Amino acid sequence: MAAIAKVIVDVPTMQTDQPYDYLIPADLAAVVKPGMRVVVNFGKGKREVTGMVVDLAEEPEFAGEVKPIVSVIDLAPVLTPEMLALSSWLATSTFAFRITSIQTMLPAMMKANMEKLAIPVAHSEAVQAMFGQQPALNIADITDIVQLKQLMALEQAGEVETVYRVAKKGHAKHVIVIDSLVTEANHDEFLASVRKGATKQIALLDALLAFSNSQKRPTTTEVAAEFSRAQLNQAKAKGWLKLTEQEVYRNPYPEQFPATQPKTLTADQSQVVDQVVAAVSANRAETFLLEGVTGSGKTEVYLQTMAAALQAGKTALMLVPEIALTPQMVNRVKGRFGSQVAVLHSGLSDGEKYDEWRRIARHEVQVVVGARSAAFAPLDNIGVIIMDEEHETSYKQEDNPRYHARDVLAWRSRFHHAPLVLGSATPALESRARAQKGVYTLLNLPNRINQRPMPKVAIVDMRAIGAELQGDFSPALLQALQTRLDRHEQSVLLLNRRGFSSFVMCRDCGFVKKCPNCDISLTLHMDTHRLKCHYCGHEEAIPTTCPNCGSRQIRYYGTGTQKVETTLKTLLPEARILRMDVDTTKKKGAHAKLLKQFGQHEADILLGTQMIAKGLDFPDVTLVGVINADTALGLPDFRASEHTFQLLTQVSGRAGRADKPGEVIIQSFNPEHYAIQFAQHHDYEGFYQQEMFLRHQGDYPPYYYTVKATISHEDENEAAKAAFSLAKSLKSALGDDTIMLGPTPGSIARLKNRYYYQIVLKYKQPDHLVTVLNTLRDQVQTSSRQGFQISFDREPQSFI
DNA sequence: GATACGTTGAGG
DNA sequence: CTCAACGTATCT
Repeated sequence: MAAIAKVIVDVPTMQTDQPYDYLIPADLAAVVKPGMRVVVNFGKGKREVTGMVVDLAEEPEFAGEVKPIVSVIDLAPVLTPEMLALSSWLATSTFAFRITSIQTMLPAMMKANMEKLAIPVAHSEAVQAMFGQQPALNIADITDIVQLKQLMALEQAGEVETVYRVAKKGHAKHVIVIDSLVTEANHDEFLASVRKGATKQIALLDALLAFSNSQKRPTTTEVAAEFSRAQLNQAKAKGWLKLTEQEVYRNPYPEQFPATQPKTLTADQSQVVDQVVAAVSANRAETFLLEGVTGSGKTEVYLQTMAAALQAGKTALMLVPEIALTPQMVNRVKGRFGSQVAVLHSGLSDGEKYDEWRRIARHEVQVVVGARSAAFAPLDNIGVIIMDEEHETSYKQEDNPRYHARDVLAWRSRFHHAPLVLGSATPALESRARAQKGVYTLLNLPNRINQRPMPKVAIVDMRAIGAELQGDFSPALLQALQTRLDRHEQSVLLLNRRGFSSFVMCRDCGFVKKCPNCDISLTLHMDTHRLKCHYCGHEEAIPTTCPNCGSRQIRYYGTGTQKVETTLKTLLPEARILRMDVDTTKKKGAHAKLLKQFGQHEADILLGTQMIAKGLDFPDVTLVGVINADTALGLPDFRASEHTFQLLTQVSGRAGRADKPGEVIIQSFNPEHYAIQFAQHHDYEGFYQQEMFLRHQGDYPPYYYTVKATISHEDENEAAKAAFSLAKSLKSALGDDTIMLGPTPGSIARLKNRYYYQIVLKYKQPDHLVTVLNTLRDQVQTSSRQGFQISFDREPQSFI
C-alpha cells in the first residue's frame, strides 16, 4: 500500500509549482488515489490548503519531515489519469502552473474557498465579549475596524488563534419530493381530523389527493407558493405525506426537443463522412481539415460522424465558438441525440456547469457540445472530436493557461486514438498550410446544398462618394435597405468594431500610416498624441495632412453601433431596427432573445458587430450590408487581412439562405485590397495563396511560430532593464533562425502600477524554444531580485 | 500566497 | 537596547 501521495498544492507561484510529498494516514490508505483533491498543511503556520494528488509512491523523495494529509475532499477521483497527464502537458506547453492547469479542467464550483477563522483559546472576559456563544469567527465577515483591532490584540495576547480552513461549498442541488399518502379511501378520515375553517389544511388534503390520483411527485419548491415548509412538515407528522430528499441536476435546457432525423447526404457529404468514419473504426488519431463553404452542410456531416462513433460504443466531443452556441445549434444536436447530450458554455450558471460536468464524468452522456473550455470535458472513450469554425480566435484563451483549444483537442485525439475534424469555410492559415504539407487530411465540401448559388457581392468604393455620404451610409446601401423594407424582407448590417479608433486613416484615399520597419499599421496613442509601432517601437508624430494625397481628411477612424443606429433611424424612419452588440447582449439569454425576435420578423434590420456573423439562419434575410470593411485592416496585426476575409466571407453567407436570392453590399475605403477582393468572389483558395505569399515575405506564421514574452515590474527602469537582459539571454540561447522583435513597452505600458515590456520571438523549432524559455523563466525568478512578473504567450492573438 | 525570520534604522 | 518596518527564503 502506498504511503506517500505526491500533491500539487493550490498555491499558484513559481516556487511551489512542483509535487510535494505527503504521508497518507493509515485510515486513508485505501482511499487516497491520484486525481483526488486533499487538504494538507502547507508552510510554517497553521495553514491549510487544498491540493491535487497527482501520483502515489512507496517512499518519500523528500529528505525532510513529511507531513500527513489532513483530509480528502473527494470520495472518488475528480480527474482521470488522462486529465492528470493532460494537465501536465498543458502546464509545460503553455508555461502555466500545474495547479492553474488543473483548475481550468474542473468546474468553477469545485474550486474550494478558504476561510480564515479566529478561534478562542482562553476564556478571558475580552474573549467572552468578542465571541459570546460562537465557537469561531470568520475574519472575512468582520467589517468593523474596531472589532478587528480588538481581535488582533487578543491574538497578540495569545487568547485567540487564527486558523486557515478549507470551506466546502454547496455542491449538488437537492430537492425535497412530496409523496402523497392521501387516497380516496383515507381522505375523508383525514379531513375529519382537521379543525373546521382550516382552509389551508383542507386545500392541502385536496391537493395531495390530486397528486395521488395523477401519480405526481411534486417538489416542495414547486408548491412553495401555496404551502409553506412548516405546513408540509406538520402534514408529514400527521402521516399525510412523505418527504424525501433527492439529488437533482439543474437542467439548463428543460424544453423538449423535436427529434430530428439524419438527412440524406449529398455525394460530397457522404464521401467526407465515410473518410472520417473509417478513421473512427480504425482508431486512428488522424486530423482532418474540412473546408466547406457556408451552407454546404458541415453540421450534418458532424452529426452523422458523431452518430457513427456512438454506434461503435464510443463518445463524441464537439466544440463550437461561444457565439455560435445558439439555441438553434443546441436544438439541432439535442434533437438528434436527445438526453445523451451535455452542453457546456459560459451562459450557464456555476451550478449548471457543475451538474453538466458531473453527468459527463459519470458517463451519463455520450455527446458533449460546448465552447472552448469544453475541450476539457471529462469524456471517456472518445471516438471522434469535432471543432467547428476552427479559425475562430475565441478558441485561444487569453489568460493563464494560454491554451488553444485546437492543441488540447489534438492531444486528446492522440490519447484516445480518435480522429479530430477541424471544420471551417475559411480555415486558419496555419491549419490550411498543415493540410498542404500533409499533416492534416484535407476534405472539401465545395458546393452549397441544393446547388444554391453564392450571393452576389457588391463593393462600394467609399472614397468616390464624398458629399453623397449620409453618416456612414452610401446611397447604394441605403437604396438596397429601402428596397427590402418595401418588399418586407429583412436585412443584416454588420459594423466592424475591431480596431475602433485605434489608428489613423485618410478619409479621402484610405491611406493608413504604416511602420517603415515592420509594414504594420501604426497605433494611435492618445496619451502622447503620437503614432507607435508595437512590433519594433518605432514612433512618429500624427500627420495633419495625408502623406499620400495631401488631403486634410486624415483622422481617427471609428464608428459605434449606437451612432449608426441613430443615423439609420433618421434616414429610414419607418424601419424597425434591432441592435446587437456587447451592450445589448450583456444580460443572460439576451443574445438568444434578440435572435428570436428577429427570427419572428419583429424587426426589419439587425444591426450588430461580429456576433451577428455567426450561427444565424433566417430565410427572410436577403440583404447583408457591411458598413465598414476596413477597420480591421488598419490594425497593427499581421492577421488583419485574414480576419477581415473571414468575417466578410462569413457574413456574406448569411444572405439568401432560402429560395430568395441574396445580395451583399460591402462599403470599403480599400476596395482593391486583396482580402476584400477575394471575399467578393468567395475565393478562399485564392486568398490563401496570396496571404501565404505575404506571410512568407514578412516571416510570419505559418512560416514561423511566435511567442510573446511579457515582463513587468513596479519600477519602469527595472522592467526595461530586465526586458533587455532577457532579450540578451534569449539571443545567446536561441539559434540564428530565431527572429527577435523588441523589447518594446506594452501597449498599456502601465497597468495597475506595473510597467510592462514585451519581446516577440519568431522561431522554427518549438521544442527547443519551450525548453529554453522554461529554464530562462526559472533563472530570472531565482537569480535576480524579486518583484518581476514574467509570462509567455505562445501564438498570441494580439501583438500589441 | 502566506509565513517566520532575518536585517535594518529610528527612538530611547 | 527595543521594536516595528521592510525584505526574503521557504513551504513536503
